[in-house]
Amino acid sequence: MELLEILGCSPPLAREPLDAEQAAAVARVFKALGDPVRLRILSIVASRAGGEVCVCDITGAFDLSQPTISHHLKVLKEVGLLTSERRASWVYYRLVPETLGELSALLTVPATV
Amino acid sequence: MELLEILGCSPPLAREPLDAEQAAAVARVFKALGDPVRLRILSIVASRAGGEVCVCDITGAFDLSQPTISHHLKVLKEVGLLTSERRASWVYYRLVPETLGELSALLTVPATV
DNA sequence: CATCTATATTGACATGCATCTATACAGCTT
DNA sequence: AAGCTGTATAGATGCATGTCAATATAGATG
Repeated sequence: MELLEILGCSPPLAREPLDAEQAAAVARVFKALGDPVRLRILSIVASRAGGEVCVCDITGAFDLSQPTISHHLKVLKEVGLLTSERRASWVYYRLVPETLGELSALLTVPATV
Repeated sequence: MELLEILGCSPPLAREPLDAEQAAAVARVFKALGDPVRLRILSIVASRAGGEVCVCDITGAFDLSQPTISHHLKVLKEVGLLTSERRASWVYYRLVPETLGELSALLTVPATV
């Protein structure tokens, strides 16, 4: 079962308890978000007007080695938060808004009426 | 600055890049969510009708030692996702819906019109 | 083809973390 | 007060992970 499917099938946390499989799948994504560098990378990509960001733009924003940034991009890609596309010498990363949306829905808490 | 304040002040990821301080604060919370056991604990508490759950109810739901559960509860409490209250011999945990709500808002992605 | 740039992979290292056992603490009950 | 139950803390251990330097790969260009 694909990760996005599991995310999509997982009820909001406040609706019913997650089973072990759902929890494992969701935790993978949150773990990816649980690093300040990855969060900043994600926000850089997510907020970029054109929708895509060249790796070189990201590397320049941090005081970290290029392999480290590359590693974080890989993690974000593996959990389905980003996709990448190579064009000529450059690789461009894009947000996968569906994944972020599923997570947001998962955390949605019912209005306390 | 309190964590919930930082969460509240942090723009949605898709609006503008997080600065280092915001990212660090937000990452702490996501890191807490990045463990399957903690996610399940959180969903058990969040979905409980009365709003509060006794530790003994949680411990029984896992095949883990009592100290391990206690550790996870502490982590969830430290990042502001849960609060606890002792009454007689038992300790009851409650969700802090504001924290979950802030996270949800943070991940909200604008509708792709 | 040789070389240069952009990005990814590998391997090493230090730190972090999930888990356990053993123990401490808090509050009840007798 | 003594003992019992529920929960937390301390300390130990093995594994995961963030980082780097070194190297590999992909594509462009001279």
